[in-house]
Amino acid sequence: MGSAIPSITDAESQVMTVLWDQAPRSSEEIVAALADTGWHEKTIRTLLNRLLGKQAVAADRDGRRYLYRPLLSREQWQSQESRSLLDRVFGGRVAPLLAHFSRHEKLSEKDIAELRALIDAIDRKER
Amino acid sequence: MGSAIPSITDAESQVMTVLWDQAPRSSEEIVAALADTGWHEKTIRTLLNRLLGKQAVAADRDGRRYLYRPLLSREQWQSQESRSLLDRVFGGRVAPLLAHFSRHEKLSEKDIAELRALIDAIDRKER
DNA sequence: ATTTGAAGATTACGCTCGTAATCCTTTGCC
DNA sequence: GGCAAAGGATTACGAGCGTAATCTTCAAAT
Repeated sequence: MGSAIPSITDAESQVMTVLWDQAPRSSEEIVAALADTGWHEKTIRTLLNRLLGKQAVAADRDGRRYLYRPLLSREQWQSQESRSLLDRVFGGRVAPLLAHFSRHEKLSEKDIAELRALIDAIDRKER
Repeated sequence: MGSAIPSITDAESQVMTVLWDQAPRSSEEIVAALADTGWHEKTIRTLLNRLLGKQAVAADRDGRRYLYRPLLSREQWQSQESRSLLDRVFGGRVAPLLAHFSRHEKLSEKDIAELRALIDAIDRKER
């Protein structure tokens, strides 16, 4: 039985983002990096502990403190969240999702060019 | 002050789906349509009441019972959820989302053709 | 008129989440 | 060697959620 992919909450994901940007980091550094959230230091420590419990991060002792690093990767997390949206909201199919964006999101020309390039790349890769 | 867009939970969205497929419907019909969930009838009634409280559905009296119909549209809900994913997980940009799918989801040729058609359509509309 | 039964309304209950406060421990300082 | 401070661990607490059970009401049947 391996480790199931931990599902993390919104607040937790903001802590993960700090570690995805750079790791390992001490809690003090993490707190500093999250100054703009207005969260209390205690709050952030709680979130770190919950992430430890979920095995989304690991803590390595460094003298009297810990250095934290992510176990769950940003890619894994993006996958989970994307798949969840796809399944819950769009019946598991990608095209309706993009169709939705095409109707309701403003896509820049750059976006469109990027999408087209992506599709070409996918197409080439697939065959 | 208009009505803010109600945010509904996962379980609630399954009830909404029944009404999006067809409305208006009595609670009895809704319960029947959700038989595959294994939910107790009481559970479904609770969800209906919560949706009423959130003004995501309306109930019109019909004799001794109510007929329910959606106030929140499926499109509105899909918009909310998509935007939420985009902002929370992909920094608000569409291309990284599709890039993600290109790497991690298996897209069929049909998918790809569909996407290409969509992009062409978007492109034509945009300019 | 009394009972019963269906539909809806109210209340419940344990869990997770956001948001901390409090408690404990280890270590440097005087 | 005793004490304060930093860091971590434990506990808290209300709101929302999944999941119902209980209570109320009104109409239909007897």
